[in-house]
Amino acid sequence: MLSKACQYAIKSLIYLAKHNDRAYIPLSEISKNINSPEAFTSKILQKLVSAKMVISTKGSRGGFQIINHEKILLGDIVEAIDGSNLSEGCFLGLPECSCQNPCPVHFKYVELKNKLNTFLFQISIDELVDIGSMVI
Amino acid sequence: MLSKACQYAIKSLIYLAKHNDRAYIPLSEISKNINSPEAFTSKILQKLVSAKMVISTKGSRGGFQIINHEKILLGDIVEAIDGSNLSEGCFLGLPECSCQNPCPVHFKYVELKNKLNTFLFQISIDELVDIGSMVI
DNA sequence: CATAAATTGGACAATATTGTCCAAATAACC
DNA sequence: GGTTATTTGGACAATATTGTCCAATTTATG
Ligand code: FES
Ligand code: FES
Repeated sequence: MLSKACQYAIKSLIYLAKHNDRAYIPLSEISKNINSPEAFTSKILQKLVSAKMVISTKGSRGGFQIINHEKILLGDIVEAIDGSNLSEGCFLGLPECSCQNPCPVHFKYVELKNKLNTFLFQISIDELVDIGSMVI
Repeated sequence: MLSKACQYAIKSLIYLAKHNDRAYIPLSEISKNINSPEAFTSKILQKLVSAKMVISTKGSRGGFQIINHEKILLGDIVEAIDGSNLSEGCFLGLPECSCQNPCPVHFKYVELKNKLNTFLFQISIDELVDIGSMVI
């Protein structure tokens, strides 16, 4: 359902939120703890930096730090990484998804879309820090 | 959300169901009407044949014919084409999705999964033949 | 100032998905 | 029986996603 890149992004952000008391956290620690390929995770963190969800500093004692935990929603992360929204567009791939020119599944799909949107855009990272584990 | 392959598969089946009165329908007609690449659609129809959702005959006047419209559910098609279920597995990619070892989004995600499953496994192809259009 | 620890960015590699081409087999029809 | 219309299956090509490697840059610290 989600791309790997998004999965790593969300896991990274949850990890950063969990450890937000300690200053900058290096990539090596993040990827070790969320069990992700380090170099690939690096690229993803760069995107999160340009999306202003994370700040970074180079050099010794450098690393990443999450900013505005409360405001980062799952859907924002997906958009920042994949460039699209997951609930966007027609289920069957028509160029437009609208009630004026619906595809055969349209009216059933819009209901599901609503649920998906509340899932994506009502859950913030800071709600997730105290629940569950992220490693194998 | 859905792979292109699945989208073409569903569109093909809807088209076949719409024209089930006329005997075999050739690939060329299907892909013209659902606006899909012909050779790629051919591979997809082969999978639908081996999944026994469609029968085919070669040669002049040959083509494809849908069987058991009523029984073909969207989720069955996705499984036949992609080999997996779209609602399967952990949202964050953990190897198991379970309430015993939940990831941070698990309990919110299972609710969405239920909605997705009813969407996928309560809609059959023959419910869709009279609704909407499938072309650009 | 030298060294160590870190991000950044570019180039590359591997894999998966999407898509094309073509020869072979088959069936209908004249 | 030859021709035409079709599926089938294999090999291939293009693109997207995932992943790796490495040099350059930056910062802290002794
Ligand atoms: S038009 Fe296809 S889902 Fe809305
Ligand atoms: S364990 Fe992650 S969604 Fe269930």
